[in-house]
Amino acid sequence: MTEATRRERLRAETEREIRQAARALLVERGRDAVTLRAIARELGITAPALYRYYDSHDALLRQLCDDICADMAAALYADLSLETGHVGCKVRAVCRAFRRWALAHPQEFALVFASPRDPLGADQFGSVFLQLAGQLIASNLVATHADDEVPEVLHEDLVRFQQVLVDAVSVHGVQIGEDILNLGKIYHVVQSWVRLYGHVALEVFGRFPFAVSNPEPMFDSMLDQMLTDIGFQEDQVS
Amino acid sequence: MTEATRRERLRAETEREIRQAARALLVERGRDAVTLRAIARELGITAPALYRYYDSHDALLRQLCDDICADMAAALYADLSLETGHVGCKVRAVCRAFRRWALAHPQEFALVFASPRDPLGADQFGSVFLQLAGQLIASNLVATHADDEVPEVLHEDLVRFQQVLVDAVSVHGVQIGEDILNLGKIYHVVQSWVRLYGHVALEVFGRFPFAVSNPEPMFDSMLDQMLTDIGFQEDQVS
DNA sequence: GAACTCTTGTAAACACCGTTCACTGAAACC
DNA sequence: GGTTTCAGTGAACGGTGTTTACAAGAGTTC
Repeated sequence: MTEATRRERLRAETEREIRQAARALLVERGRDAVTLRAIARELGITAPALYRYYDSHDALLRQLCDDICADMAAALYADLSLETGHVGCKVRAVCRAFRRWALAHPQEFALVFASPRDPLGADQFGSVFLQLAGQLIASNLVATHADDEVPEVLHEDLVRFQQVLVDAVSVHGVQIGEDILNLGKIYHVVQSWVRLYGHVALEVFGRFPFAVSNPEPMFDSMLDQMLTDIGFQEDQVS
Repeated sequence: MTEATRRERLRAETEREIRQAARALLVERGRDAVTLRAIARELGITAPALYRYYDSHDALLRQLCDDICADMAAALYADLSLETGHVGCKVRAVCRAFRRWALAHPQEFALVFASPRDPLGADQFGSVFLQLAGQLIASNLVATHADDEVPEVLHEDLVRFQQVLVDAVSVHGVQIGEDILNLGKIYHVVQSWVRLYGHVALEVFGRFPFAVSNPEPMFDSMLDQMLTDIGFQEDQVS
């Protein structure tokens, strides 16, 4: 089956172990503990050997980010597949899953979502949200928002995002027309991402303006409001 | 006037220089460049000398955070004092100032607002928002939100925040009754903080789901929505 | 099977880091 | 004037990323 030579297999295995060790260090002792020497120590090799696999410490951290995104996407998809209701229920499920994941993996969340990074970011991870947003928009459950609700200066950017959404959805075999996917809806999806990210980041970083004893109801309440704003009725989301 | 001895004056001056050097390193070369040795090099002294001023590298970073918060609060107050309109205008001004500050100081923003920190955070900085939120709530311009709009599980936390707000405002000599400061209003203030922080952090960290060519109109648009949600009329905020 | 190359690892070294410790010299105090 | 206080030094320890020269095994070629 796999035509990998012995050398290729060993190399792949070592690389897997490197990622695994890096991840464990990040989770257990924070970003600053993800050290080439610490990783090497874990594998029973020396630090310079890692340069056969990664160009630099920074490149290894970038790889770590990608791994985290992929794992999170997998976790969200898993939670999503458990939800068999209509689209509103799925949105709710994936938003809750995102919060749950972030709280369970604060170090990973900080590394991926709160570092003044290069250009991009979303990568693997974004597809979950994009696909869901696409489904959401394609669904008839979404109320129509007028295009002139959104300032005209935003149109150009939203049209670009529109294209991103269409592409993301079409990858999964669903076709949607541009008439359904109007700018008002897209604008509300972006606003929902702002609120979702805002709440989760504030909670993970402990930056609410006061001590919240139990943030979950506050999150759920925000989710209700979000879904209502997007256009779901109350009885479709609970 | 100042009864400081020569030694005390020198010490205070050195401490000022340490903070200044640490800040410059953070701004110009990022968090990881704020090292004891780099700071000492800048001052023309040796690294161990810094231990006469701070217990550890970590303590110095904490001090740096406090300085940043204080500076940001000063910047926000400065922008706020330029705005002579009613409370709605002031809220808008300070929110815009917050975004402007964050974009101009990404490293500082990341350090203060996006690190999995100890318990608290707000400190000096929070008082700007708290005072403004207090004024906002005390103002008659704010529409009334019914208490039963917010889930009952949140009441306990919101009541605590209510007290924080009352205290923050009373420090500035303004007294407000609990009847004006009802839970519905407080809930919307918290939600506004979520959206404000969410947008700014996403912009600073480049985590919008697509490339936004000009995020400012999107921010202003969100601000409009925020102020409307809180209860301002359109003509009171523009 | 011998000679060869390619790959994966090592050891040593360099410059940097936080931190500790014994010390010096000058300022402050009595 | 003698003593104490204290900012600063230099050396050292163990840690870091990274480069370099080198060894030794795996895969390939004849």
